[in-house]
Amino acid sequence: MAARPRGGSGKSGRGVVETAGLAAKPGPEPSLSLDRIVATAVELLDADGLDGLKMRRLADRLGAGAMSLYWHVDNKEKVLDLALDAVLAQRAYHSVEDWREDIIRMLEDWRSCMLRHSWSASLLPLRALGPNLMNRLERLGAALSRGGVKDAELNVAIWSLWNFTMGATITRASFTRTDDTQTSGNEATLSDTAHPTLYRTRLLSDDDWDGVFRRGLDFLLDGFAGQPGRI
Amino acid sequence: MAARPRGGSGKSGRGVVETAGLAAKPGPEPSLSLDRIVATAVELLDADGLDGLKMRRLADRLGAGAMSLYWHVDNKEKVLDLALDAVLAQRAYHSVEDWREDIIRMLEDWRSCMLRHSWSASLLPLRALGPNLMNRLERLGAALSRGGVKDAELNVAIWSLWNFTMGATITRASFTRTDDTQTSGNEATLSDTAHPTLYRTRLLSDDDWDGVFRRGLDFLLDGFAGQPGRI
DNA sequence: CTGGTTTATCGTACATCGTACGATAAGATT
DNA sequence: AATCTTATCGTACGATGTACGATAAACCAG
Repeated sequence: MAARPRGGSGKSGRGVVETAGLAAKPGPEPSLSLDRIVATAVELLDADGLDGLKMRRLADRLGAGAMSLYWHVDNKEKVLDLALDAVLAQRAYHSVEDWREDIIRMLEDWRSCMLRHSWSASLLPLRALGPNLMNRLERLGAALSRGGVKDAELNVAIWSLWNFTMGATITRASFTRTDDTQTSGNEATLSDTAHPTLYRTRLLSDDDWDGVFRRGLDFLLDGFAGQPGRI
Repeated sequence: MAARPRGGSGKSGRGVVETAGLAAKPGPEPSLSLDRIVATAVELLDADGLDGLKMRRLADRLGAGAMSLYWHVDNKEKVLDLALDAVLAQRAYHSVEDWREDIIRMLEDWRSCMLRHSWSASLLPLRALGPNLMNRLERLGAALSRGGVKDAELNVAIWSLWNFTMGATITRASFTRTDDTQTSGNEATLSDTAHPTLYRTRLLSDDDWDGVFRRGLDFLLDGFAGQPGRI
């Protein structure tokens, strides 16, 4: 029959296990669960990128048969959706009272969070927005509102920061990848004559990504602050 | 399938074809070429998105055998690289003297150019930078430099605008896609209680993407201009 | 206990896709 | 005529997502 388990991880998932006191290390897999599937999927993605996630491999790693996954998950796409949102679940920053500083920390954490799992950056533009991502957007909007941004301008501000951060993250992750795999000869070749400006500023050689992100973010926030009627 | 340019069955192989006459419309495919391959690949991608591009389908559309493509192209990845860069080849704006207005036109054209081929937005973060893309970056850098941005700040400015534009384009394209295909139930559900701010400003309902992009861009440029020592 | 339903797992099989590996046939060159 | 180069294509193989039951354990009513 069609798998209709649906529903969140209501099942205890972690505990229970029961395994009747068997071995320790290569322990008898404590049975499948959505949480375990997603966690293992993230492991595989971290290890070998997008191509590293195969349903068979995922099942193997879980000590299960390939088709067993499909009782918990509709299809591979869903696994990717869940893995992506799982990455965004971990927040590693604490709020501060200064709204501007708060936003900066928030977005820097967001970015570093995705860069820790470089596959997520290239995946995000392809998938729907998960709940964890929505929560982050809400926090961002709240901080801006707290900072005095009027509702009429709030959407523009939110999207601008989002766009900036996503672009920076994706670009950064993309470069890391091309450095590793050295994709063919399409690699950016900027010549002195064809690209004098880029060549002069050594655009592609400067690797202070964090600094560029931070300073660009400052520019954007300055732009918001510069508008009359807003802090 | 009216077109039977060649590929006749039988061992006699293509009967010379010798299309000396140059037929009119469904003319006998003028033999393969890199340009034709890339152009047709873009057609397929436009029609059915990333999943629409299959090597067999591409060859069929070209009236050729699947493996014939591989004489001109290393592999499918290369086709994607070339298709992506081909999209960026068409510029549809004319420069103006005002550098700020020039940049705005440039980036709006860039964005609309990619949105006309929505697959390109989701593809870009995965591929290396092609020559046409580098040319656009060069023009952007030159305009900024012309506007008085010092070399020391030029990289930050270029990347900031790039990041902002890429993020906006990718996000926009992503939403168009999820609207069409209605990807599962992961669709953003923002509740009054969990996301009061987003709910209040109707973040996901506002569909004035162009306006949001334009106004966000203004903020960013304001940020540049606000710095002392720069225009 | 017995029989039936639900829950969860897995083996087999199939369709699809990228592409490796020659075979083959112009055209060019010797 | 012999040989090399350019270009095309058929066949086949391996990888992959997943449809389709078969199967067993857990649970429950009688």
